[in-house]
Amino acid sequence: MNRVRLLVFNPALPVLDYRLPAGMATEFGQLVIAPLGPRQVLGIVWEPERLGGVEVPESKLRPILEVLPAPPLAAPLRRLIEWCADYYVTSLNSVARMALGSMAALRGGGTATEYRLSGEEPKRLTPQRAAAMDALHGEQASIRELAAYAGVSEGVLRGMVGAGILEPVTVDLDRPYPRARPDHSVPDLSEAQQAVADTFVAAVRAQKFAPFLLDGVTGSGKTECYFEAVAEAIRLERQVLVLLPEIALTQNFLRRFEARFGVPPVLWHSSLKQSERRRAWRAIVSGEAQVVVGARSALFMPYKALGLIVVDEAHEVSFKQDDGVRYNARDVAVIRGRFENAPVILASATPALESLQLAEAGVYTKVDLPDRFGGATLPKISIVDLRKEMPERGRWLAPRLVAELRERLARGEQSLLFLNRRGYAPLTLCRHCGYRFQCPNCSAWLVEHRLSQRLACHHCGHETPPPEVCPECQTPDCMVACGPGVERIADEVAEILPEARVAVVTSDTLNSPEKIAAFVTATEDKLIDVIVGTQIVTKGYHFPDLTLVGVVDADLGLEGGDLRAAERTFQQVTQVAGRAGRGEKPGEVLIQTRAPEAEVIAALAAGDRDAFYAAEADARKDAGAPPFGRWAAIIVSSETEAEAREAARAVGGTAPNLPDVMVLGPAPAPLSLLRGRYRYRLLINARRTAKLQDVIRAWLDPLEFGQGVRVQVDIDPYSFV
DNA sequence: ATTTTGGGCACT
DNA sequence: GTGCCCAAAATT
Repeated sequence: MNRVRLLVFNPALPVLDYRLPAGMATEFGQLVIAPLGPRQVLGIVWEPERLGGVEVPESKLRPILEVLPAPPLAAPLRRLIEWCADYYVTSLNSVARMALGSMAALRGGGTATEYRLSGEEPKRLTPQRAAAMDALHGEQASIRELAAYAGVSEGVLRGMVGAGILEPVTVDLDRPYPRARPDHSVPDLSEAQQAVADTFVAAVRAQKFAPFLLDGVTGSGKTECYFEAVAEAIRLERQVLVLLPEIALTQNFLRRFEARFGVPPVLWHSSLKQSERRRAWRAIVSGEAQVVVGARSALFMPYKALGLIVVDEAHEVSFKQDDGVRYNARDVAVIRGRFENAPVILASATPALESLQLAEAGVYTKVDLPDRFGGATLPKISIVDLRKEMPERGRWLAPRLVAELRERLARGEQSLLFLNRRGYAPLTLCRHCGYRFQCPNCSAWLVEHRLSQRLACHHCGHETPPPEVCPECQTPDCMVACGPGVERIADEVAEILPEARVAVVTSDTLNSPEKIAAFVTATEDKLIDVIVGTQIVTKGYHFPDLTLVGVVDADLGLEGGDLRAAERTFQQVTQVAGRAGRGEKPGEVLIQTRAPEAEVIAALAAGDRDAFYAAEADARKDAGAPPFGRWAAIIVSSETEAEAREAARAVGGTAPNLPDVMVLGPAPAPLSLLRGRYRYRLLINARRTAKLQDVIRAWLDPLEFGQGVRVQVDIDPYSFV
């Protein structure tokens, strides 16, 4: 009897055994379709002994229906999935699902019909057609995707096809990607860069697991160094994965990649269109994709022959996924490298303390690039104490910063103001009754966005047009903005320097590759004098005439539910400061703060990185925080407040009592209402000696919860929210 | 997750 | 007995 054990993709289902009919062959990792009741499910053939589960009598076994014509998930990926499920205290099913990426990709081959604007002028131009034509410039996709993108119904687009405004294009779903050329344009590296590049190239050749921490100041040319390792992997026909923290960063990266290798890499991120996703997935599986550049989710793809993993801006918080499986792509990348026998490069100008500590302990090999490339010097940093140098009433920029801005404008140089707050103002209230505009789904204020004429929740996406009258007291025209957002700072600059050309740069305004490209070109062509931006502008950009960076509120990051608030402030300010003085002209940075005595701010002012890390290490040691101790969070949520509270209390009631584990809570989570769910949270602080995951599993497994209750475990949480 | 089963209960 | 609703069990 040929019995196979399946891992199916539904977390509610247990391990299922099936019979392999005569004449059908599988191996471990193969994707198969199996019957389940009246339905069919997708499963992965797995090593039975690794899944556990009970032997079901042979008479109950039904036959596998079909083996999908895709290569099996290789053993290293299966081991990675097991590792993640174990480490992050979650089900194998939910981790395995991330490796799938694209259901549609499983059925191979074929062509699809996509549509694009034909350029023909419509005889009848309805408002819907006009809107569609406006939105669909340069787009090509299926009718369904175009309809969703343009915000019109599919019927409108079909009508446009009939009228010849949209033309069909037949695309080969698996058409090959152009081949990257490792020697397309080999750069001149500095001596220091060459040494680093040689180290990486040797590691790629060795085809062994080797984790590196590439530590180099902003502008030191880290990318060029690891590109040499990428080139070597291409020569050896091994695949490369480059992880970037946000898709917004890829534009600049793609330009550099294309300049170096002659072609763009294969992209993988959540907003790929269905056909692109399928094409990329198949190229990744077949080994045809030489270099994949992607967000977190690219980490679980079934590469055929992975030979190098690069995590760029490895310190970035966004590598920590905060919904679904709460994994940290930076850490999982290292584990994947271990299973795949591939080197892993973590690149950063401001590494996480955890990474530095692992390097010090000899787990990672630390590789340094101490100087800026091409003789550019690091900018001069000074502090503006907002308690002494106060901005005018109702303003947010101190006189000294205003004076510097004015001087840059007079000299024809560019300035960047950094404030990590989207919109016009973080809180809006009624001047008459004090009513505060709050999100109906979250315990968060609605943020006024004047550019888009909306009140928006930054947590769930809820949006309303600003009301004419106060919802509470009916007073018309009563809204007062409290506090600054980037839009408000841009207004202030426009008032102070009316002749300056100001650009607001946030994820709202830079939400497509075209807009990013347009912004970069406009800045390079000196059509912009002052950039006001959120963290989206802190990385990746290189503007030679940008000589002033103003940090509008350095204390902002220190508030709120961030476990690593000080470190993140240090990283953000260092990164944004690194935008100044990248050309021949020296840069200057002004940091506005109300707490100049704080260790972070003092270290930033002194340009003393080591002092900051030393102080932060001491503070973490005292708090038992990573890397000296470990945190975990348990989040209990429900759509009803009482149910969430009761369930959380039940969890707290059976908390383990162990010498090396401390449990705090339950308490309402800082965002106690998020996307319509009430949330309670318990925090666990454990010594490094504790078997944290085992303790949590033993604690939670026996507990039973009602239908609407969700219990999530967050190992190594980043945010306390 | 989805489907099937079965118990409790009102109604005929 | 029948229909209906909802909770519990089964799905391999």
